[in-house]
Amino acid sequence: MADSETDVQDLARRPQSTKEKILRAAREEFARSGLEGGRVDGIANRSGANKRMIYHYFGNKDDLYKAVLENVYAELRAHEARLNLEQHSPLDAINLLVEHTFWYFHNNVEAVRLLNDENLHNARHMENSKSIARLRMNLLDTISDTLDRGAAAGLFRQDVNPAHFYITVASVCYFPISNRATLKAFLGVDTNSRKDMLLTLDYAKRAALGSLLPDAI
Amino acid sequence: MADSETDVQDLARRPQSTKEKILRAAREEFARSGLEGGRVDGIANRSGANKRMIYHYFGNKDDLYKAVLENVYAELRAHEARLNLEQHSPLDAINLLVEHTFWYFHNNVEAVRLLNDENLHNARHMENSKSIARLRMNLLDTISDTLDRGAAAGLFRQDVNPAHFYITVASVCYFPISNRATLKAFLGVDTNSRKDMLLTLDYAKRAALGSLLPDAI
Amino acid sequence: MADSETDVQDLARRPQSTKEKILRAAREEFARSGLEGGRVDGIANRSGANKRMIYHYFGNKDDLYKAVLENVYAELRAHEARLNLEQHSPLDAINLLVEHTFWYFHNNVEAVRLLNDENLHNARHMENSKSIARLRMNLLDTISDTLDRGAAAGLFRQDVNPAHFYITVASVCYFPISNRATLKAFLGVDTNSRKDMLLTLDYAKRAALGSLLPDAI
Amino acid sequence: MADSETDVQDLARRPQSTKEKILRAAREEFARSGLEGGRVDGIANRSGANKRMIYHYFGNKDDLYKAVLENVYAELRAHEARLNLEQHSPLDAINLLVEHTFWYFHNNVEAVRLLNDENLHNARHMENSKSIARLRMNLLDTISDTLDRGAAAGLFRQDVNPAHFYITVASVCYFPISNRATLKAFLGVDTNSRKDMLLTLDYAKRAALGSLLPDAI
DNA sequence: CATGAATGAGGTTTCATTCAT
DNA sequence: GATGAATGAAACCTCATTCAT
Repeated sequence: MADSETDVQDLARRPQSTKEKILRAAREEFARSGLEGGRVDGIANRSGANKRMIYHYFGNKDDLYKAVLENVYAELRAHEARLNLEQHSPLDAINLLVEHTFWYFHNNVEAVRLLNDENLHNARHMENSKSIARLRMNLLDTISDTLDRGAAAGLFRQDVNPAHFYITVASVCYFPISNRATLKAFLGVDTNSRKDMLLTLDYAKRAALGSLLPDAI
Repeated sequence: MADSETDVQDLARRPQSTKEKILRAAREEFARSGLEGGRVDGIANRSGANKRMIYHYFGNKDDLYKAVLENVYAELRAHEARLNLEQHSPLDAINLLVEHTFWYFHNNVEAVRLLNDENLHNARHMENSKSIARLRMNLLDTISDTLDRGAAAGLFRQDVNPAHFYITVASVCYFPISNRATLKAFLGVDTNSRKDMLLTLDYAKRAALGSLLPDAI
Repeated sequence: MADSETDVQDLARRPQSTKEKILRAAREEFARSGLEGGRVDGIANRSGANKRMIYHYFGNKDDLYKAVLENVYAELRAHEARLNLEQHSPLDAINLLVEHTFWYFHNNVEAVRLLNDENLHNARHMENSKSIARLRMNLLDTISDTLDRGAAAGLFRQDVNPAHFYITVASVCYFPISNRATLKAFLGVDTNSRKDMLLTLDYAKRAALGSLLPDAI
Repeated sequence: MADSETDVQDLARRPQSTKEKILRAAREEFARSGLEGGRVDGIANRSGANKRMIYHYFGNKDDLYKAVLENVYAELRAHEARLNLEQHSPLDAINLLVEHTFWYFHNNVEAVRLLNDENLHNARHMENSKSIARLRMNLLDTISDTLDRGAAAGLFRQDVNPAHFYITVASVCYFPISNRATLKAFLGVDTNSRKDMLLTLDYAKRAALGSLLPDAI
């Protein structure tokens, strides 16, 4: 409570720089409408900045979009860095990873929509991004370590590929959020409702853990 | 029923009717570039039809997009109708379901991209679609039956929710395709390569099956 | 008189195509204000065409400018093709060439201004112009022939370079027109007045012929 | 007179005053891109000065352009003042005049480009320039004297108009430089190459002298 | 004397859509 | 059923210029 209040005062005292305000507004706009659907005018309005400033700071629409994506990835990594999987038992660590990933996407639908849109563009804005390349996360190392510990304890099967396991985790956490709208229209499941949300998380955990189990003999 | 069959035959007989050509071209264009990114001119060029014809047959861009989506769902349903899970043992049926789903998305990237784009638009083109409403698939019944048989045999846990299980299956089959570009850029995993593709399918099967296992006591 | 009337009726009956009207308007606009100074809006207004049509027919401003230049060169060549220097004595031919060139520039100040502007742009619009490359005129052959005849008759010196001689002719005909404004401001000579104009032509002829005289012994 | 001398010394003493740097940068920028094509930002970058300083010293873009032109004319005049035609024989004086003019333009392509651009603007920046008005050169007197001496000696024809003769000289020296780009693209003659340059000068001399010869009887 | 941030007007270009035949 | 020309609204982007310090 005290913290959040401090934040607010901070915001008042050190108002976001124009550049930051533009970036935040762009993130909202692009998340809502995609790259082509998003309007530079809309970003100007949201941010309260002059349209000219957008070009001053970011060059053009495409580069602004790229900056937004880099921002998303940086944030994702910052979040993941806070997980300390090493300090938990293998089973707890896996559960923690799934929960973390699930809630991250759940709380950052903007990020999910931006990633979806970027896939529509064949990730062309990420390709040459040095900023994103630098992230190439050490999360994989952490996961690898956890998997090794689980295998040593006889809980998980041997030789689980950490990248593919991470894809499995991401799949079951990301898809229910990213495809929320069509799932609701098509199946009647609303992953926005608390009930369906928790159920989805339950299935996600089971699936992730299930993919690690030793082959039955 | 008779109607749809006639349609299919019509397609076979006059596969190059202008309307058909436009619809196919629109599907390609929208899959490549999304709703906003897709160009009516592009569709005209791809289809070889006059731009005026597009408006003649489909009214406007948005309605054309809707027609494309309906086409996608009809196709999806036609595919799923061909699965006969009842004729297989519970374990085989689940494996079959995953494989089928996986290869369907793999072979129909266009459909995946269109679904993604539609989610960006909050499924607003599906909401009022009578054509799609009619689909509301009976697949869930089939899945439900399979799960019941598995539970009776002691293979699966009780009370698995068929919709949520289907979401799990879809997640692990759809996400690696839909996010192929960012996964490659970010993790270096290329789900287009045969090796990574097969590995992905393997993890998908394990995860789906794993989500059905009875809770350890 | 009859001719011009016919032309007018022709114009009424077969009105200039929109493309032609745009090209003519662009020529005026660019001649008046240069490439950067010229406005696409201005061209639309002058031509009476919709701005969209300009892009439909010519792609963009730069390519329109290029089309204007090609038009200018085509016209210049068409004019020069009408000269039949071979049918005149060497002296007459040279005089004819100078007069022709002089009056052409005098009557086509637009062309002069466009060429000046293109030089400011380092002729970058001409570089890859196939249309202009094709012109690479046979006038040089004609001039060469005339010079040879004059040399054979002992009137001109041997081995006059036809390109450099043409440059000399162009210099004395073009510069007084192209630099009319600064000459008037600086020297008080107005090459637009009939008196100064005729005097200028007189000096141009003397200079051109003078450059051909045999070296005194 | 005292003033201008002080200015020159000032330039020598503080050659890098901000105002000087801006003027020089503006000259480069406008010579390269013309009035409309030249960018205030570009001038700021070239000069290393703050954009605000440009407005502080020169008011606005147009006035800065005018200042550049005045600078060019002042330089031109300073150069011509160094010619002492009276001290040479008529023939030598004419040759000297042509050579001087030719090399001046050759070595000051910037000036040539600026003059061309100013002609595109109908010399409107020179019209009200008091600085340029003051120049109204006495060169004409010098030329007139040389022509008289030549006529008295029977070398030149009577009553040559010094202004028109000067235009002739300027034509054959200026045009090959100002239209270098189109001449190269069109005729393949490159007045930047040493060979073509010297040949051009040769033709220029012949033309200038030739325009002075007495009419044959 | 000097500066970096900001701005509004206006430029080029694009696009879905309609008109006339 | 089919077409090519035309259009207006609105998008992205640029630029000379000023503000606040």
